[in-house]
Amino acid sequence: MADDTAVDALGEGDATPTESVTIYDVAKLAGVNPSTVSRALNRPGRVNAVTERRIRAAAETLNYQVNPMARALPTGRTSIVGLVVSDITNPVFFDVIRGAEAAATSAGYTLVLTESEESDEREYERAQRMLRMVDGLLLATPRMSDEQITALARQKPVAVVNRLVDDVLSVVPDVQHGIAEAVRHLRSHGHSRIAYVPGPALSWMARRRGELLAQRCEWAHIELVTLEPVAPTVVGGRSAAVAVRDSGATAVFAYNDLIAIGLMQELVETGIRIPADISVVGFDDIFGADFTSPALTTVKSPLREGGDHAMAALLARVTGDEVPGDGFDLATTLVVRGSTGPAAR
Amino acid sequence: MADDTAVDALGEGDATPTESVTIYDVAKLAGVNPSTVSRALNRPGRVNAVTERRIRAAAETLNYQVNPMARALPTGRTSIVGLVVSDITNPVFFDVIRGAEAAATSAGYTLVLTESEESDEREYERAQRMLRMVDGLLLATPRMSDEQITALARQKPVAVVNRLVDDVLSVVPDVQHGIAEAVRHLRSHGHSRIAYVPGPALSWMARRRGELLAQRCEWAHIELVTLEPVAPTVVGGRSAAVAVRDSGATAVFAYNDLIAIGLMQELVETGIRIPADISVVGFDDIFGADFTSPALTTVKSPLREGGDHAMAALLARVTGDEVPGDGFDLATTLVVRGSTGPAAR
DNA sequence: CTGAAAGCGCTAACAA
DNA sequence: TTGTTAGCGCTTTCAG
Repeated sequence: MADDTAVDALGEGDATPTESVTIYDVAKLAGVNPSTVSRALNRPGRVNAVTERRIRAAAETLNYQVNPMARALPTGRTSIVGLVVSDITNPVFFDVIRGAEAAATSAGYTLVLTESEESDEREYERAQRMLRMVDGLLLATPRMSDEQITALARQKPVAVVNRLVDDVLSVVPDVQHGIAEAVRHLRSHGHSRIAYVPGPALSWMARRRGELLAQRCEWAHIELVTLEPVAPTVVGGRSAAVAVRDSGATAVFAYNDLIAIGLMQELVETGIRIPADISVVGFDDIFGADFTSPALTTVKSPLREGGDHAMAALLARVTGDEVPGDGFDLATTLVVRGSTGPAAR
Repeated sequence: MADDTAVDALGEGDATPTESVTIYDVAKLAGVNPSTVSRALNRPGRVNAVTERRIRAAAETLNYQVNPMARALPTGRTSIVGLVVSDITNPVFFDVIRGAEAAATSAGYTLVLTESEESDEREYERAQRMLRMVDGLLLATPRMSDEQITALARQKPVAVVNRLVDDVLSVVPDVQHGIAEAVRHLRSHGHSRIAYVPGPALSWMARRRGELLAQRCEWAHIELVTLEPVAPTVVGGRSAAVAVRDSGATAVFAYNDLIAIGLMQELVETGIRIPADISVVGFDDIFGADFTSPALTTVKSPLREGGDHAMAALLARVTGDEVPGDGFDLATTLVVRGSTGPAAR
C-alpha cells in the first residue's frame, strides 16, 4: 500500500537551485547600470520613466526577486519582525498571532515566530537570538522579567502585548471594562458571594485580573473568596473544583477559559449543575469556549486587535513614523452564554 | 486611570541601536585577522587551540553575535526555514506548527511562518516570496495545485505534510489505520448504515478520507451514505444536520472535528440525543474536541509528529544528509469518547 | 596555522 | 538622470 507510507521521498527534483537572478542580470538585459536597476525598483520617480519601464520589463522576464539578505547588509534593515509567544498551542495566542501577522504582512514585513515553551530563560535567549535578524520584536504576554525586556528594548525597537512594562511600548486591553460588566451581570442575577481561581502568581496579567476583580467586587459590595492559584490549564481547573464547591460561593470566576472549562468538567462530573448550582465565568473567550455545554460565559479579550495594534505601533517605531496614540478600542467585553444564571438559594 | 490606557508608548529607550560588534572588533581585540576569527568560531579544530581560546574570550567579552544576513550572503544559506499553513487559527495546524518549530529550532534553524488565509493564490505568492529567504520550505496541507508545488520544489528544497505530491518530499499519516478502527468500532456497536459529511471537494485530504472510508465500509459490508460536502467549520457542520437526520443513518462520520462539533450542536438543539439516537465520529482530535458533551469520538492524527518528521526530512535534504526513511509511526488512531454508542433501533 | 584578498547582492554617496 | 565606486559583515580560496 504505497499510498500509506509515512514518507514518500522522491528526489526527482534534483534541487535545481535555479541560479538566482540578480540586479546585474537585469541591468545587462536592460542595458543599464546595476545601481540604476536598484533605484528604478526601489524609489520610483527617481529614474527616467521609460528606462524604468524597460528595467521593470527586464526584471519581469527574468523573474527577478530581490535578495532580502543582500539588501539587509548595506541598509541594516531586514524587513523582518519577530514575534515571541510563550506557547504556540495556547489558544489565547492564536488571535494575537493572526493580528500581528496581518499587520506585519500588510506593511511589507515578514513575521518570524518563536515560542518559549513557557520557560522564561528560553524566552530571553530566543528573543535575544532573534534580535539579530529583525527590525523589531513583539513580545506577547512575555514570561521574562521587566529587566530582560528593557534590555532587549535597548537594542532594537520592542513592543509588548498584554503586559505593561515601564519605558517599553505596551499594548494592554482595558480589562477593567469586561470585569465591571461581568460583576454587574452576576450581581443582577443575585450573586453576592463569588469565588476566584487565580492563575500563575508570576504572571502580570493574572495579578492584574485578580486585583481589578477584587476592586470591582468591593465596589459592588460583593464578597470575593480568592482561592489558591492553579496552573492555567484544563487540568488546573479540575484541581480547583473541590475548593470552589467548598467556598460556598454561588458563582466562580476563573483566571482564564481553560481553567473555567476544566472546572466545569469536574463540577459536572461531581453532580453539580451549571448554572443552577454554580455559575461559571471565564476569561479570554478562546477557541472552543462555546463547545462546552452549557457554553461558557466569559470576558472576551480583543486579542486579534491587540496583536494588530501592537504590531502596527511597533512598525511605526521601526520606520520612525509617529507611534499611533491610544485611540484604540481595546475594551474587553462580557460574552454571556449558558454557564451563568440566577444565584442558587 | 492611566493603567487602563490601551497603549503606553514611552520613548525613554532612545532606540540606542547598540553598535553591533563584528568579527573585526573581535579580531582586533584578539590580535588576529578577521578571517581567523571566522574560522575559530565556525570550524573548531582548524585553528590553534590557544588562539581559538583567545578569540572565544574576546568574542565573549565583546558579546559578539554573528550577523545572519552577512553570513547568508557568501554562503547562500540563511539557516531559516519557512512554514506555510492555510489558516493559523485552525487548530489542526497548532501541533504541526509546534512539531515543525521544535525540529527546526533543535537543528539550529529559525522558523518563519506565514499563512495563506485559505486562498490558493495568496498561498503560492507568499510561498514564492518566502522562498527567497529560506533554505527550505514546508507546506502544511497546502491548497495550491500540484504544479505550483512542483514549481516551488524546483527552486529550493520543499516538503509537504498531509498531502501526497509526486516527486516532492511528502509526509502523510496512515489514515487507513484509524478509519479501520473507527469502522470496526461502529460495526461492533451494531451500526450498519452510516452517513459521511465530506469536506471541501478540492482538498486532497478530504478526498482521501472519503475514499478510504468508502473502501473500508464496503469491505465491512456497511452501507455508506455520502452527503453533500460542507465547509470544514463549525458552521458547515451545523448546516449538515438536516441531511444527516434525513439520511436514516445511525452514525455519522464528519470530515473533521469542527464539522462534527457543529453537527453535534445542531443535532442536540433539534432534540436529537447523542449517541442514543445518532453516534458521531470526527477526524483529527483537535484542541477542544473533548470540551463538548458528550466528548467527541474521533480519529486522531499524529499532527505534531507529522510536522516534526516533515521538518526533519526537509532539513536533511537541505543539509544534504540522507533523508530519513519511513520508519515512522505516523498511524492514526481512534480515540473513543462519549459521542459514539450502540446503534439506535 | 594564519594572513591577505576577493566577492556574495545590494545600496548609497559622489560624480558626470 | 545615470554611471562609478565603495562598502555592509562574513566566508573562503590562496599564499605564506
